[in-house]
Amino acid sequence: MPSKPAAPITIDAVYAAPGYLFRRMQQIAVSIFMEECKAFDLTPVQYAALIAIHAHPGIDATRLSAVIAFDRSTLGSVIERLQAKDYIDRRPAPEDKRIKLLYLTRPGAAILREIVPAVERAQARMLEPLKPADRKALMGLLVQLVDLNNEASRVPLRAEDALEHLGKAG
Amino acid sequence: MPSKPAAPITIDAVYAAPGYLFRRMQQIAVSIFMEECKAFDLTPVQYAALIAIHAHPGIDATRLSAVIAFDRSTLGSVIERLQAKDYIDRRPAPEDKRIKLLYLTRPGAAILREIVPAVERAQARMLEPLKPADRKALMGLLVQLVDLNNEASRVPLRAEDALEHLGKAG
DNA sequence: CCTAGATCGTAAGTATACTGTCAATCAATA
DNA sequence: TATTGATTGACAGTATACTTACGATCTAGG
Repeated sequence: MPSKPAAPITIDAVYAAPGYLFRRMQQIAVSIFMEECKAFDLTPVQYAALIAIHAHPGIDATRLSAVIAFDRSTLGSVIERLQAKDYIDRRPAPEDKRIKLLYLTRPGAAILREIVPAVERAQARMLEPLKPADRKALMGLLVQLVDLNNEASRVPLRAEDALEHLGKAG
Repeated sequence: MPSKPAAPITIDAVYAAPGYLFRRMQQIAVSIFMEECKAFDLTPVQYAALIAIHAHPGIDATRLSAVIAFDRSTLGSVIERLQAKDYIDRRPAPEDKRIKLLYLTRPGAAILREIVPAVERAQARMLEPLKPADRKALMGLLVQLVDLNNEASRVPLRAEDALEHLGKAG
């Protein structure tokens, strides 16, 4: 079998490349999120962090990064900003002086309740151009692919591992 | 019809959200790209910029940003880095003193030829966990979605508009 | 009990992504 | 032609994403 000919160096090859499409789609998703949620002064990352803290009060930053698959270093500044906005509270853990436990404040819980409908609108808008059946198909394939590629990312999702020690589910 | 009940605030809802999946997939894609291309000291963005300059020698930064749908402000520093590595050349346009025209240098053209196989491996790896038919389906849906959502992004792709004045095709 | 290795938070450094703003320049028009 | 308006590239500021490193702390082994 003859070796495959070298791919031509064209922009169209870039446009059709998975990596390019994922990047583009992410840009679009963030843009739509920010548009729908501009009244709330919360970024997608900050939103996910709030959700996770809401679901797991008293989680620490390292475990939080595993639960939402965010880079640990980045998360430090995300937490700082959420704290500056008074949406979360950071308390030292009595049994481990290294750890700081994260909790939603009352305003944090409130903004979360308020922003949810806007986030839902944003999520819907991202897929809106597709036919309903195609939306389902795309999401199904993406869930599969992200899961199967989990270990390939620098910050794999480790929800279960991270939560083992918290002694609570989902 | 009763109004839809408020969505529960759970992490699983985040995991299934399009925005989260797009973000995750992008992280994975960049990670795989960097791994396959680590010998070349080129990021995905820098690679795309080189390809575009290769395809359109003498393009300026603003048009380049439209051709690859990158933010123009960001592109400034990308260009600086490519220039620092001696992969591109920036020359003032004689007929317009505001514009600086971009060209690949000889080393830039060389690295481009060399990196292409690694990039192809990276692109293939991103989809590898899926069955071939599913890869096709996913790419087809993504191409559609990115195209239909083009205007939703802050930096829409404007390949044709941008190239009109260059007097050459893609 | 005390050291070796792991873990937690933090910080510095690089790269992308976007928001503004600004001066220089060009183009179109009054 | 002289002013207006648009465009180009540059810069400042914020936010994410990742790397490496480092001190403080905890835990396990000897």
